[in-house]
Amino acid sequence: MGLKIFNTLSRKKEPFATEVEGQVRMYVCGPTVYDQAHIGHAMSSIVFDVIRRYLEYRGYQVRHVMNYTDVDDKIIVRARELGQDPIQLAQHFVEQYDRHLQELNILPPSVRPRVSSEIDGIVGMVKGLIEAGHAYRVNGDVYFDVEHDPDYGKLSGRKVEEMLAGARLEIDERKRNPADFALWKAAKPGEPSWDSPWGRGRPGWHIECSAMSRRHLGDQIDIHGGGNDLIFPHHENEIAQTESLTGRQFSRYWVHNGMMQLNGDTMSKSTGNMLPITEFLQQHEADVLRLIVLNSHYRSPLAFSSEIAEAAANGLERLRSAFKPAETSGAGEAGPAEQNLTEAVATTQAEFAAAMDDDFNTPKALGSLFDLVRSINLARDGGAGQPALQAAQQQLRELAGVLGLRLAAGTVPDPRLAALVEMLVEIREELRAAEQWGLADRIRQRLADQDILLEDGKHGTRWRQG
RNA sequence: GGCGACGUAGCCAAGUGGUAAGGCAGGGGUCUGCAAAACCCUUAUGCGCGGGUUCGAAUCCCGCCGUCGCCUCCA
Repeated sequence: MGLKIFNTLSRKKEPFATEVEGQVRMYVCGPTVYDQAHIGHAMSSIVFDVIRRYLEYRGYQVRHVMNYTDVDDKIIVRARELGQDPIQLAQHFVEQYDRHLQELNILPPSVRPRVSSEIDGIVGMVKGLIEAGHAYRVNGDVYFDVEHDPDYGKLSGRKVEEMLAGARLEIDERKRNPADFALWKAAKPGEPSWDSPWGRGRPGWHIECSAMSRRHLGDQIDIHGGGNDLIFPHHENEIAQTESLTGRQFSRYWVHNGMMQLNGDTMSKSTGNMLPITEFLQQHEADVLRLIVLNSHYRSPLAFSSEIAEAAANGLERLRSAFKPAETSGAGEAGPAEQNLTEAVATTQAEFAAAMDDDFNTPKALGSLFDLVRSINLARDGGAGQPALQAAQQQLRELAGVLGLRLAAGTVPDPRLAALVEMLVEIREELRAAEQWGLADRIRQRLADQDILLEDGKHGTRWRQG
């Protein structure tokens, strides 16, 4: 049983085979940095982080490139509105997104290239396309000639002729074909621009990813990813450019995540229908967003709501419930409780891998984790000892880690707070011993009001922050 | 108009021919001084609707209804 991945190119699940044995080269389209990122961007980054983590778990060495588009019409417009320098504005949001990656427990991509520092590679590629006859110059602009690419449309399933009929945008008379797209745009006054053989200008949107992918990963890569809104025209055009130039298949697998929706509509920076990552993280911990993403398949659309956030927060608590220590103080006897647990650990591992092997079926993989949680809690209640329990907990922690869940306690308690709570717990123990229930319950209630929850067990009282 | 998805319990969601995972919420119980937590039981004779194929369909085919995405910047 090997790993299978749904390839947008074939619209089928295909067995995963990399070009170079044991190595994965993965390029994922990152955000255009003209505004703060929303949880839809986070979803995409989380999805590909999980893919990367699982590939690494399976023993692949992964080189992961994620780009920042820091030269773009929208950035220029926004910068003008704010009276700022476009490159500096972009820099600000790049830094913010880098922080988000960290907060969301996303492994840092191996490389995070930006358009503004890759101009030479882009110019070189455009030059190559012109020389090979795939692109043509119109004044200071350069366009890709789709008629020169017999395969054009293979990713999105479109045909050049059909697109003409449905074309809603104004046709630029200077293009040979309305579907032709800009590789290089002549500079306008006040815009960032660079020298090129065609005069000063800046890259078109699609060429950057072709050039950066090629520079950092080579002519052929294993996985190219992004949101499914990028299939057309962005990824279609990337394929056209790269393959016209190299004569080789660009990416072996095209992987696209579904869109996150808010209020019944796709999140979009331009329409303002969005929930910024910053805002989400003010209300929830990062694992909550990750659990929301993991709970539905990455290719499906995901409708965000406060209800699912609450459900995910509660689900997280359940996962954490498995990490409570044994009820018995000794090593415990290898009774039926421990034996069942040992079996559960083995089946969980197998089920988890089988689910993930099937096009990263994270909802199913999560199911196996929840099953293990039940087994652990059951074994604890059944008197399993600490060593057996810890082995199972270790398994759970490892597999949750493959999904990027930290499962750490929500917040690290402040030592002074901990000392105070423990003092109150101690006093309350004495009150309980003296059957002073009224006072004991009052302490518990007042602490609960501060989100400090007391749980009286057989072997003393535990507390945690809610 | 063109292309493509999707519609599974109160909610989220897996399942693509063999008789409905998992989570959240709800109900009952065990434990507990009472709680909480944990555990046990419970909540879809049915998977948008109507036909068809099959020994057998949520899963395949046809039609209908509904929701959404892309076709234009978008993760």
